[in-house]
Amino acid sequence: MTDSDGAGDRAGGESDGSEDDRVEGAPELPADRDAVRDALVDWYEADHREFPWRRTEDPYEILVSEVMSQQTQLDRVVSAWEDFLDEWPTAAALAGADRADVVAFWSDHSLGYNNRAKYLHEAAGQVESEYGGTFPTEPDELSELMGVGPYTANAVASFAFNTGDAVVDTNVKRVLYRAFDVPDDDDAFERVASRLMPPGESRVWNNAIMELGGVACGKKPRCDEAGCPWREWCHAYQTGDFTAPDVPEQPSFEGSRRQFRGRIVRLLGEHDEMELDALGHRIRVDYAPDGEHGREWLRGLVDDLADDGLVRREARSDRTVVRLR
DNA sequence: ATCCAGCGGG
DNA sequence: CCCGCTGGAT
Repeated sequence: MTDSDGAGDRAGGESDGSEDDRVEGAPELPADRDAVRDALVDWYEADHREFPWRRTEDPYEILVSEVMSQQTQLDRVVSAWEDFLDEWPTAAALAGADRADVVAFWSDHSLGYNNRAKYLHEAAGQVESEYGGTFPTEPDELSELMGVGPYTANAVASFAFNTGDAVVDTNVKRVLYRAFDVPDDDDAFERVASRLMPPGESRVWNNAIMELGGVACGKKPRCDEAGCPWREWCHAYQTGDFTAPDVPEQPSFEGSRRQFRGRIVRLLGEHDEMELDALGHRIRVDYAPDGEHGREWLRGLVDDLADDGLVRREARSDRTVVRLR
């Protein structure tokens, strides 16, 4: 899909050239900012991946897609997103669901980070109780929803209402770092991203720049194959240095507490309640109540899950059982 | 072994 | 305000 040749730039209106020339703190930005903007938007509009959430402007549907996308490869998000909306089509429906069901769904679809299912459920409740069932439209208000930080707030505002500011996620950082040699500094990224975005065009712009980071300027750059529209301005393309901002080292998942938390939640999604030792035996073969990874260890995990509000411990007369909350 | 990123809370 | 936690699939 090299989309070949130049796609004659120059779209009609240059108009308001004005602007204050250089972006503060980013002497790196080309002076012809409008050309840079147009090139990216034209590139995006000529060809891009089709995701179902790019065809809706429903803030609830978009919020669900954003939360899922934060943790999971996009191809896998598609079916989970469709199933989720099938089950809970509106914020009101989700707010009325049992949280345990939402968490069980999350685990069942291997979406990871079960906390975010809880947040999403809670956010839906906020929309119902604090906003009368209608999503707020500005990033500042969206940020008040549980689990919605600056990134998600701008993404939802942009894609649902076209009212966002420039989104800055790791993809965008990588693009700016390479293309315009922006220093690896959050404030710098924010400033440049914000000045680069065409005012009032957050919907198409954020889609476009994230698409660029996804298909042309990923960890492994594919400038020519993807027909990157910024090659003529790109610092990395000209110097051949495609370094990207630091990637934090990842602790291994195998054997981690995360792995066992995940197993606990998954099991509790299948059996609605389980006794502690039974749970232990099912999540690790070498479980022995008094052993190295025994009841003490398991209690620690379960207590943390309880603190996170994902799980509840119930004392029966003779034993303790655990269930999803 | 490597990839996916942003958030709440301490 | 910075820190470290979070669940997998491939």
